[in-house]
Amino acid sequence: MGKIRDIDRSSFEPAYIQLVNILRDQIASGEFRPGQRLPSEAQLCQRYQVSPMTVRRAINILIDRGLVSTAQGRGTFVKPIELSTVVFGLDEFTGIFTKNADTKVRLLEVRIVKSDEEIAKRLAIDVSDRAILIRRLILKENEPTIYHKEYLVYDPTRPIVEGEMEVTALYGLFTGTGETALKRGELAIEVTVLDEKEANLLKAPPMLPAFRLEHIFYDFDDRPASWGTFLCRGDRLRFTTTVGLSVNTDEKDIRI
Amino acid sequence: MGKIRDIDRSSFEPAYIQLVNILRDQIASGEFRPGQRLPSEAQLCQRYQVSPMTVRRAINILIDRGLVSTAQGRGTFVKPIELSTVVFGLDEFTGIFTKNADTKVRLLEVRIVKSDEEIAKRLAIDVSDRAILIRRLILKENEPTIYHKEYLVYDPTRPIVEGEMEVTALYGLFTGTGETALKRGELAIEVTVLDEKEANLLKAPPMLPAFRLEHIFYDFDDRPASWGTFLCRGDRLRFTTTVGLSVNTDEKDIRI
DNA sequence: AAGTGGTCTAGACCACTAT
DNA sequence: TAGTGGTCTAGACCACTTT
Repeated sequence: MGKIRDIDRSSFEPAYIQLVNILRDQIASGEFRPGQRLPSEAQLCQRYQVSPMTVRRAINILIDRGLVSTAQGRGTFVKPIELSTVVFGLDEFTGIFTKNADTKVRLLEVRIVKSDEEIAKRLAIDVSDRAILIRRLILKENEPTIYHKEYLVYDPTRPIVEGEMEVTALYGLFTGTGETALKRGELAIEVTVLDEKEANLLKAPPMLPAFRLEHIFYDFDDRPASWGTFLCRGDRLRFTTTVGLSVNTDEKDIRI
Repeated sequence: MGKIRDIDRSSFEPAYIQLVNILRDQIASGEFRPGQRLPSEAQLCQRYQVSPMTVRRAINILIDRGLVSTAQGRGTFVKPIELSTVVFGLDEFTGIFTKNADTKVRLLEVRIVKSDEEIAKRLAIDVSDRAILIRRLILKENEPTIYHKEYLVYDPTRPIVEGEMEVTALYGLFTGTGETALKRGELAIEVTVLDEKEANLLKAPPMLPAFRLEHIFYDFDDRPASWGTFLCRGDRLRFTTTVGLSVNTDEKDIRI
């Protein structure tokens, strides 16, 4: 059935990548079924005329991708698909910012506020300490799609304030080109329905279901720097992913 | 500031893991800031008395984790955090099945139905071909939490039917121990609100926002075998994740 | 004892970038 | 030209599992 492939030493593709793709194809074609053992690493060295380190590297990549698992002294085994390994990216969400240039960020409000109890708690400051409130509307093809509300710690000595004030500051976060003052973030996704005010801003019917993406970002001193939420119309967003051997990779093979 | 660590050759932890943790800590502490260059691989070999392959392996892990990026001929650089790299696991969702043993699956209905247009389309069969409808209610601590509705291709020659009919068949999918006849799956997450019937089943108020997790699973011949949706009360589910250097890993270090 | 995965070495050679 | 990352070798030694 599947024609036997060798590793092409003249290819621009590294040997370990070629080996990953060969093994992946053998799993995808059903030649190696879930639960079955792969040839031992020594056998793969022999068969494909590569060194143990090269085989090992290929196997490690297959482990990373959840296709196989190894057991010392026993062998390498094909894994059945498993829902608990599934991950969803924010591609569909961040794509709104980056894909087309047809995305506009409209600054609705920038204001200094006295923090209430919740703001103080999230930003680890004292109640009635000052914070900066920023409200933005993100438009996709001139249609309001995401409403963003964010509180920033007000501290002139901390550089993040300057950067975040700009309307385009969001862009860096999404593309990884901008903000370097943030060390880490915590994110959560919930479902909600739009209240009247939110629906108004998003030109949507009230009670429309929506995604709520909450975020807290911390600086390198582990102090909260920003707390806020993105509110995204549920009818304009849908997160998708695959588990197991996605059919797309059959053509393109994996990238380095 | 940060005390200088060496690699402990007597440790049970491999050298490359120790090196990953050392570099990770240096990034987390701000010793290496986003945009800055790390010491060259040759320097790291010298400094930590390990071979180039070991350094390379550590760097590759840091790349995987999104902490650094490399540029041939230029060096290795600390990456700023980036929202487009964020991934959400289904841990909070699958945890309902696996965490406690206090989860029950109640089979509401198993019935053979003639497929309508939508079912036929999803399962790649002809309209009015037979399909198996399974409806389940998943209870967490005796509270109905998830409603699952699934259509299976009806084909006695295909083994999946047998396996899926069992009430506990879901368990394997979540833990990766069970079904070996499935090659891949496509998943999507949407928001919705419960209609009256769904609310009734979940003992929830109608119009409650909810997550809708749709799935199609394919067999090794790339034919759809199952199409269905999980409906999960929005007030009982919240997906969380982190970006950048999560504070938890500081204590535990990374696993192998 | 034999076979398996897991780590590690001390180099080699290549491609690319900066100077 | 010198420095950087990237791949690869041909072994070695170890820990573990199976027979």
